[in-house]
Amino acid sequence: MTTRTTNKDILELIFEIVRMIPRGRVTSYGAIAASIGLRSSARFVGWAMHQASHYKNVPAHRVVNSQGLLSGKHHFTPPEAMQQLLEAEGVAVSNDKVVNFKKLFWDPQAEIQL
DNA sequence: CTACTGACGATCC
DNA sequence: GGGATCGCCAGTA
Repeated sequence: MTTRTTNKDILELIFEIVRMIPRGRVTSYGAIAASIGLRSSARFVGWAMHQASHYKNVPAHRVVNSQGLLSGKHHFTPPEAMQQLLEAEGVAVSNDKVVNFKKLFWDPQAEIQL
């Protein structure tokens, strides 16, 4: 491993944050990345979410991109599951996009403050 | 070690 | 507003 295994800590931290997302709320990859100090490495969060599928109790469906688009829905099974889950929590989704995403946006930095 | 890819983001045009 | 490019970090070939 050329990684020195710091990634695992960050990965768990990301999962912890995702689990903290309240029902009926959503957040973005970049917001999570920023909250863990990576700031501009939203891709890393996307990669982490991919690993999240391998984990349990990680509501990745509450994580969308900065546009509020369900960018990861294609990775769900079935892809429509993401929208179904969001709507079931009270998050309106239209055209694969979160309605009022700006209002429903949950900022990890403001809520965590460990 | 280099190159490409990926659930992204911001910037440039 | 939309397409294209770079940057970001880690993983895989």
